[in-house]
Amino acid sequence: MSQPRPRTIPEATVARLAVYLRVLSGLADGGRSTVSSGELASAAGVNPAGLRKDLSHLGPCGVRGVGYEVATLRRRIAAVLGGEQSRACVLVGIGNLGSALADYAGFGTRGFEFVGLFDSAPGRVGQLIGGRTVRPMDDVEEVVTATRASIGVIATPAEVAQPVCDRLVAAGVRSILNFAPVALAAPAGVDVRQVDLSVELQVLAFLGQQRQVPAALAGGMA
Amino acid sequence: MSQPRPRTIPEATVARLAVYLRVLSGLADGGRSTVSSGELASAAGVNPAGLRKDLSHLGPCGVRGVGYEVATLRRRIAAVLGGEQSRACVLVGIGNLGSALADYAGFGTRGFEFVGLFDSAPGRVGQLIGGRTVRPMDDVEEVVTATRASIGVIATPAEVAQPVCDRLVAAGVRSILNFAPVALAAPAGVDVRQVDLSVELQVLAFLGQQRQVPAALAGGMA
DNA sequence: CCATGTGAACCGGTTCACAGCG
DNA sequence: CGCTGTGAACCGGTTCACATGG
Repeated sequence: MSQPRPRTIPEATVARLAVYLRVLSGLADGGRSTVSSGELASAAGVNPAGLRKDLSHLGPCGVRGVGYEVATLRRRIAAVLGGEQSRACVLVGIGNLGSALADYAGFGTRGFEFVGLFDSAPGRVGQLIGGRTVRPMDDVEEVVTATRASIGVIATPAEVAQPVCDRLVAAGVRSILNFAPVALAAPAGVDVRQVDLSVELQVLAFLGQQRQVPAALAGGMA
Repeated sequence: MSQPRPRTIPEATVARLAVYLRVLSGLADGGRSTVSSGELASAAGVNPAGLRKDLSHLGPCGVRGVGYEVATLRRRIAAVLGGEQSRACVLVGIGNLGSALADYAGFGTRGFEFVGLFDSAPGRVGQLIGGRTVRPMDDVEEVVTATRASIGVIATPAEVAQPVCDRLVAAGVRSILNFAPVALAAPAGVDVRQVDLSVELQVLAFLGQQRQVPAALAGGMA
C-alpha cells in the first residue's frame, strides 16, 4: 500500500523466492514457527548467505540471533510474488504434457487458475481434465477476453506453437510459457519463457560424460 | 578420436548447443546446406555474436564470408554433446508428467532411450506407455544394473522423490533429472538437475506484474 | 566485401567475510 | 553469543567492436 516496495528484484532471486515459499508452506504445515537461514537454505538447496541476500530484497524480515518467523516470511514472499490474488491462465495443447500441467496441483495452490483448456483435435475436445472440460481452439479468443487471462501456456507440437502464440497475443495475453521446442517471436511488451525438457536431459548427459574425460586426461596430461 | 577436444565448455553454452542442434536438424530436413550466424541465431532465439562465441568452443567450423555448413556443424555439435551413442535412462513415476516424458519423441531422436518405466502403484504397473510396459518399483535395481543406465528421471510426488533418488544412486545411476518439487540430496559425483514447472509460471507472473508497477510509478515519482 | 572468430569491456549474480543487533 | 543483513571481492557469462581471412 505505502512505498516500502524494493525498487527491483533480480530474476534469479524471484525464481528462488518461489522455492522458499514452497518450503515455508511445508514448514508451516508441519507446525514450525521459526527457521534459520541455514536450515531454510539447505531445504531449498542453496547457499545460506545467498538466501539471506535474496531475502534482503524484501527489506529486513528476520530476527538477528534467532532466525525468521515462518508465517510472517511466508506471507511477505507471497505478497511480493503477487501470489495473494489469483491469476487466470489458458492452456493450449492438451496432450500428455498439457494434461499433466492441467492436473498439477502445484499451480492451483499458488494462485494460478486454468480458466480454459484448448485443443484443436476434435477427439480431445470435451474431455474432462483436472476438473475442466477441453474446449475447441476456436473458443480461445472469447475465453481470453471474457476472463481477462493474461498468461498463456503452450504445450502443443512445435509446428503450431507460433500461430497459437500469435492468437493468444492478439487476444490479449501478455505472458507466455512455452513448452514447445521452438523459439517463439512475440511483440515487445509480451514476455515469453521457454522450457525445454530435452535440453535439460542433454545438459545432464554432457555433464555426466565430462565427469569421465578429465579423469582420463589426468593420466595422459601430467 | 585425437585430442582436438576443447578443454572445457561453459554449461550455458552446452544448453544452447542442444538448441542449435535441433534447429540444424530442421534446416537439414528442409534441404538447406548452409546458414549464417545471424539466421541460426534468430531461429534459436539468441544473439548472433553469442552464437559465434558458443561455436568457437568447438574450434573454427564456419567459412568466413559465407557461413556454416549445416551438415558439418550438425555432426560436430552432436559429437561434442556425445549424442552419437545412445544413452540408457530409467524413468520413475508414471503419472501424467511421467507419461508425457515417456512419450516425448524428442528424447529418442537425441539418443536417449528409456530402458525402464517404473511406478509403485499396482494400477499403473503393466500399462503400455510409449511402447514400453510400466514395471513395479521393485525391479528398478535389477534393470539399472542390467542396462547400465546412468541417467534417472524422477517424476514422482515430492514425498517419495528422495527415497527414489537414493535407490537410483545406490543402483548405479550417476545423473538425475528431478521434476518433483523438492531439493534432492545426493552424494558427490552424482549430478542432480532440478526442473520446477510451477516456479517458471511464478517467475512469469512476477515479470508480468512488474511491467505494470514501473509504469504507474513514473507518474508519481517525477 | 562479407561473415566468422575473438580479445576486451561490461554486467549480473554469487561468495565471502564481517559488521550490526537482538 | 548467534544469526541476520550487507558491502566488497570474485566469477561466469554476455555484449561489443574489430581484426581475420575466404
